[in-house]
This record gives sequence, structure tokens and C-alpha cells, in this order.
Amino acid sequence: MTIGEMARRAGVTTHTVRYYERIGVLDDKQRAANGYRIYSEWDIYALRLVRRAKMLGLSLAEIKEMAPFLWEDPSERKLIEKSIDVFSRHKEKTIHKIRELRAYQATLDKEIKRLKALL
Amino acid sequence: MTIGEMARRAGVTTHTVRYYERIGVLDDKQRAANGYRIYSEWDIYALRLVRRAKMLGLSLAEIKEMAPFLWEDPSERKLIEKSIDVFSRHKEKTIHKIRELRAYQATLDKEIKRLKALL
DNA sequence: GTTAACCTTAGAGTTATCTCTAACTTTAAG
DNA sequence: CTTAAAGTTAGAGATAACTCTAAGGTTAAC
Repeated sequence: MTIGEMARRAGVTTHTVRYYERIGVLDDKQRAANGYRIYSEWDIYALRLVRRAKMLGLSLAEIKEMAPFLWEDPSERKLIEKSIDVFSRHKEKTIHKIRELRAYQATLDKEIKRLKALL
Repeated sequence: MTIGEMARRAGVTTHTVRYYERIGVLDDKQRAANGYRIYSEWDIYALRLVRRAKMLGLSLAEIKEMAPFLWEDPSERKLIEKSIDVFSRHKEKTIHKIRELRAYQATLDKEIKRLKALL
């Protein structure tokens, strides 16, 4: 599939896809004879994961470190082990963030209660 | 207390505090005779809440909408009702975000499992 | 075969959020 | 009394993450 369809299906613009490729978050895709980039279903999956990580507050620099392991099925044992490490670190971060959000929610609850008492 | 102590205790720089004041996220503080800004414990509480909201992905524009209700105890019924609305909206957003994070965590778990199976 | 909608690049422009600088005043310590 | 550390302002600079433009080539529909 071409960049336009890929971008549309992942919910971003083609500008963003090319930008991500330029900074190394997405893979430099193989090109068709006409020079167009060619994308697969797997690429959409990877891009969606990148976007989700982004929306949850990870920087592109952090995501970039994780991204290469989404580009392909790594075959070397070392690479697989590294991938597991990186994903596990992201997972820890996610768990931490969930805890923080719960605390924030508790603060908001407290504020709402305080205000309701003033009515 | 002065801006320096306030900033230190909230974990930001004085630059950031003045910036937040300039864009309307923090209140224009009353000044001492020498022109220095004067802060209270309540201001630290408010700033910490702002920072937490920030770190959880809310923009300063969104926070700005909530912030005025942290500057003072509102006395008018209308203002209190508005405050409850704004905080409740933030709470809904937070709950939504927690759900997204859980989904992200599940995806990461899946990736980790896929990679472990390759070992 | 022309038109509209795609694709390509390099590079400029934009927005949000700080972050720092320069030039100056005030306060606290020795 | 001097000096260091704080405070003040207006405004410039930095960084991340887009977002768009110009100038051109390709494809699909009529």
C-alpha cells in the first residue's frame, strides 16, 4: 500500500509518516519502481503502536529506541533479548504512569468534594 | 514566601513560574513593597497540581481553564458550579487515559510474549 | 490527452513550552 | 560597606514535533 493509505489508516498525515521516517522512528521503506514507498499491514500495526505511545506521553526519542524492534522479526538472540528489555522498560513506565494518574484522579475527587461542600 | 522558595518546593524553576504567570496559568501574585511576588502554601498546592496535570499530558491551555479555580475559594454559586464542571471533565479525561494506558500495557505484554517465544 | 489526485524532495514555517540573557534592584551575611 | 544571592523586566533563543510549500514526477478516470 502507498503512504497515503497507510497514513489514513493509522490516523496521521503523510507529512508525519515521512517525518517519522526521517528521524528514524519508522523504517526506511523499500521503494516501488516509481520511487513510491511501499507499506505492509505490519507497518500500520507498528505506526499505531508508535502513536499510542506518543499520546501516552512518550517522546519520539524514547519511542525511537523501541521502534527498530517493531520493524522486523529479529532473528538474532541478542536482538531479541534487547527487544524484551526495551519493551519491559516501557511497560514499567506505563505502570508507573497509571499509578500517577490514579493519584491525580484522587486529587481531583478531593477538589470536587471541597467545592460541592461549598454549595 | 518568595518565588525562589516556591519554585524549589514545587520542583520547577523561577523562569517557569513567571512564564506560567505570564500566560495566565498561575495567578498574578500580589507584590511586597520591594516588588517581589509573595506566595502561600496554597499556591504551592496549586502549582503542584498544575505540574501533575502537565506531566499526565494536559496542555497548558487546558490547565489554564482549570487553574483559576485553584487560585481562590470561589464564593459565588455560579463559579463553584463551573469549577465542579471543569474538574469533573478533567477527571473523565483521566479515567479515559487510564483505560488507554491499560490497553497499551496489554499490547506491550503481547509483544514481550511474542519475542520470548522466539528465544 | 487532460485533469485531479496522488507521489517525490529539500527546506522553511509554526506552535507549545520552556530556558536563558541582559541590565537592573533588593536583601542578607560577614 | 561590600559582596553574593536573590529578586525584577522585556525579550531572545532552544527544542520537540509537527506542518506546510515549492517544484516537480506518476497514476487513474473521463
